[in-house]
Amino acid sequence: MGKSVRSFNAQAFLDSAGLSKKIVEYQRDESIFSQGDAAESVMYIQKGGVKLSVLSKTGREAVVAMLGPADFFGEGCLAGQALRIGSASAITPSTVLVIAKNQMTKVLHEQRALSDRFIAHMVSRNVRIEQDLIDQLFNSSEKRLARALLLLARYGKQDKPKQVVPKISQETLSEMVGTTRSRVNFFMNKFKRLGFIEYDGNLDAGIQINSSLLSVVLHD
Amino acid sequence: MGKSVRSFNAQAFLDSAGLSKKIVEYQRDESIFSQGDAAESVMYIQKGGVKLSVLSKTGREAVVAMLGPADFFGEGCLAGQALRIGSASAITPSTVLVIAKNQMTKVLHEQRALSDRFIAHMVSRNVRIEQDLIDQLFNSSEKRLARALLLLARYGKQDKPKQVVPKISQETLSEMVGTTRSRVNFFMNKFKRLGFIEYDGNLDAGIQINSSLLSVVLHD
DNA sequence: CATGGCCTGTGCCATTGTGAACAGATCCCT
DNA sequence: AGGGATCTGTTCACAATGGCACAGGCCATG
Repeated sequence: MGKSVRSFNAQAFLDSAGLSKKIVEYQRDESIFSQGDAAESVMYIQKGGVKLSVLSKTGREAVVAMLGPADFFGEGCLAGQALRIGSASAITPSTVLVIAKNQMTKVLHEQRALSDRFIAHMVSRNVRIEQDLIDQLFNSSEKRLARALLLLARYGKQDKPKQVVPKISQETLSEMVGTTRSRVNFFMNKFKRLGFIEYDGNLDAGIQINSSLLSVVLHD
Repeated sequence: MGKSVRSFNAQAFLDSAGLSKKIVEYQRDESIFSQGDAAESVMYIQKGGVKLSVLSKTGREAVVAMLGPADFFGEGCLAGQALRIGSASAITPSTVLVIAKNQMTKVLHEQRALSDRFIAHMVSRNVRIEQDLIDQLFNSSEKRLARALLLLARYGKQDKPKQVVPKISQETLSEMVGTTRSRVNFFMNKFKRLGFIEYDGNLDAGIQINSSLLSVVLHD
């Protein structure tokens, strides 16, 4: 999270290491890889946003993470995963650095800075996923939705009295929170009625999150 | 997961690096660190088993992970966590290697093997926690309990037709699964009635898990 | 302009889960 | 032996959630 991390440039390290690097551009909603694909590379987000999701046997979808610039994903292949256990798709136009699995392990040895960056990423993602798990274990879907909205708002911009979540369907929200759309709808209207959030029917303009929404999460 | 990982000896690397290492022995149920403590070191399990849990505001407990030999924990401090966000306690007599935070980062640079091992650990734990999260998002508490039992059985011994879960209270199971004890009890008896598991009132002798329990998890 | 696709708003009911209480069994300690 | 602590077995009323169906608005497309 320090400045050294922020100024890291994975591209430069791959260049200097003389590796076959590959940069791919994705459009909004374009698939990056799908559940079941062969897992042969680690990806690094240079620009944009990426959604990681998983499909259940019954066709339900769950969103496991929303990632942004300087995040890695697809690292499961380093732990012996032959196939991708989930899907990744761009949520905004994105440019992604693709690093072949065997080259990644080599670079992790040769480039201390990339190694550091990668470890930092893994540790903090671990923390984040653990928090998501705890959230599921402890909280009701109402609080989980409130938390998801607050996190999404921070994801957009910082330090504004009233933050805005770009544009996201209730369907996607339900997949992130782990509940149904009708339930999300119910709570969204409740939050709106209580003044915690503001938006109009069409969510294209985004959702305005008021800091008072925090009370939902904090309340016992 | 390969042999190189199995044969890794963190102790040796810390010795050769000339670091102030510390080995601590814990008894069964003894606390290793508590939620809110200052987070200044990473731990490495040499022998035994460790439970990671979190307390909610309301006093409820959730078990986030059960770890064994060659697992790291407490690594959150590497991502800037000043305080422990959960508690760790020994579930069997354990010996734990304590590595100060700043020394850990140094060793990660100097000792390639430890760096490899640590990265492998982080990646596979990430995968595991992600699966726990997905489990929560998709499955009912009945399936989650079945899955938890199957994982615990593998944790004990491998490749036996009938595996045994050491000894664990229904209370702890409910904390792992994220539900209430009465619910766990209900399903345990159901599983017993259907021949998926076997045990007698006193769980001291452990729970025998039959492979047929898998059908619970697999069934739509 | 008509149609279909996609999204939100809403109501309803069966299912699942919670929380709390109480009984019985076992074990430990005095 | 008695008391207390701990754990499982069981029940019950009530709250939370899931699943589903349908209406209405908006929009792109032909």
